[in-house]
Amino acid sequence: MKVTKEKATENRTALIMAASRLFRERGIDGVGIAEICKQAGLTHGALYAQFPTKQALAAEALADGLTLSNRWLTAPGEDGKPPTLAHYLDYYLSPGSRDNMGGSCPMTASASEIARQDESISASFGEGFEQLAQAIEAALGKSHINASERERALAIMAALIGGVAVARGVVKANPALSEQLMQALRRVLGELGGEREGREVN
Amino acid sequence: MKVTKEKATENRTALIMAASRLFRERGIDGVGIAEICKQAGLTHGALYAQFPTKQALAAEALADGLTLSNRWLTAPGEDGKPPTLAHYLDYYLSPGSRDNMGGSCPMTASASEIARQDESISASFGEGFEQLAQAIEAALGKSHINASERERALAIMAALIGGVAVARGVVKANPALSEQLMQALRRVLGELGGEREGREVN
DNA sequence: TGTACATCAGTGAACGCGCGTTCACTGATGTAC
DNA sequence: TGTACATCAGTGAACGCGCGTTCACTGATGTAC
Repeated sequence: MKVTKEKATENRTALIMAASRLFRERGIDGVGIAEICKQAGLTHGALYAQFPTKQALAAEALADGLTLSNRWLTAPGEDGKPPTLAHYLDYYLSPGSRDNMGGSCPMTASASEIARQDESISASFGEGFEQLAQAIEAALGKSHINASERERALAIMAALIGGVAVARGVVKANPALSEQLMQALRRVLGELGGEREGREVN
Repeated sequence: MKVTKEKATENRTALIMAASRLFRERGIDGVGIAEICKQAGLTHGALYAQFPTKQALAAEALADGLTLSNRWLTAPGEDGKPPTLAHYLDYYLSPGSRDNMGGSCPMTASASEIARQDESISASFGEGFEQLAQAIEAALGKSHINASERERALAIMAALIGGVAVARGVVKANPALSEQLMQALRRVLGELGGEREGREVN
C-alpha cells in the first residue's frame, strides 16, 4: 500500500544503510536483495520502487558510506581545529576498526573489489579517496622524506587501505602478524607524516 | 573414462591455473565452476574428482598463485644477487601489472576479499605475505626513517597492496589519479627503503 | 472542511536462470597372475 | 609377454536452491474540486 512521502524516504535510507553495512561485511556478490530488504524492514519487491537494480543500490550505498565515513573522520575536533595525522592513524589502525568491517571506512572493506564493478562505483570510490587524501595532506608536517605533501598523503592512504585489508585478512590465521603490521604502520606512517618522534606514535 | 596418472595431474594443474587467473580477475563469487573447467578443457563434473568443493579449489589456487608470484618476484637476477627494492617497485607500480589483474600478484587482486573466506585461505595469504615481506626486508638499506627494516618492509607491503588495488579501482573513472598514485608510491616507498635519491626512483 | 479518485510505495507469488554439487555411467589405465 | 579385471578420472544429465527481477494487486496518501 501507499505510504507517506516521509516514510518512503525513511525506507530508502534504511535500504541504503543496510546495504552499505552488509556489502562491506560480505561483498556485493555475497549478499542477496532479500536479506537487505529484510534488515530494512521491507519485503524484497520494495527495493525496485527505489532502485532500478542491485548495482544501482550498491553504487548509492558506497557513495553514502564514503560520505558518512569521511565526514565523521575529517570533522574538526572540540578545539575547532582540523584532525591531525595521529587522528587518522588512530582510527584506521585500531583493532576496533579492523574488527568492524561493516561499520568502518568502505575503502578498506572493498578496495580490491572496486576494479570489478561498474564505472559509477569506480567514480564514487575515486571521489571518496581524493577527498580523504586532501584532508590527510592538510594534516601533514615536514618530514625527513624528500617527497611533496601530496605524494606522502597518497602513500599514507594506500598503506592504510592495504594495511587494514591485510590485517583483516590474516587476523584469523595469524593474529600476531596482524597486530605487528598495524604497529609497524603506526610508526612508519607517523614518521612519514612528520610527527615528532615519541609523541602519539611509539 | 580413466586417464593416465600423468594426464590427471596435468588436468589438475590446468584447473588450478584457470581458477587462479579467473578468481583474480573476477573474484571467487564472480566465477562459476563450469567456466573454470571449460578453460581447463574439462567438463564441470571433473572438478570433483580432484577437489571436494569450490572453496578447496580456491584455497589451492590462491596458494599456488602466491607461490608462483613470489618465486618469480624474488628470484635472483642475472648477477646472482637478490632483487633490490627498485625491482619490487618496478613490478608492482607498473601499468602492466595494474592492468593485468589475472596475471599478477594475488595479494593485490584479492586483499579485501580474504577476510571473508575460510581460515585455510587466510593462512595461505598470511604465509605469502610473510614470505614477500622478508624478501623486501632483505632488500632495504638505511633510511631517514626511524623504524626497523622489518617495520618499513611491512609498511611497504601494505602500501603496494593497497596502492595497486586503489590504482585499479580508480583507473576507469580517473586514470590521472591512478597514475599519480603509482608515481607517488614510487617516490615515497623508494625513500622509505633507503634508495639514493635520483637513482631508479624519480 | 468534506468528498471522490488518481497515485504509487510496498506486497508477495511467480519467473527464468545459473549456481554448486551429485551420480550412474564410461572406458582407458594399470595391476595381478 | 599376454590375459583378465579392478580401478577411477572424466562425462553429462539431473538435483535442489537461491538469486535478481517482474508483475498484478493493495490500500493509504495526497490532490482536485
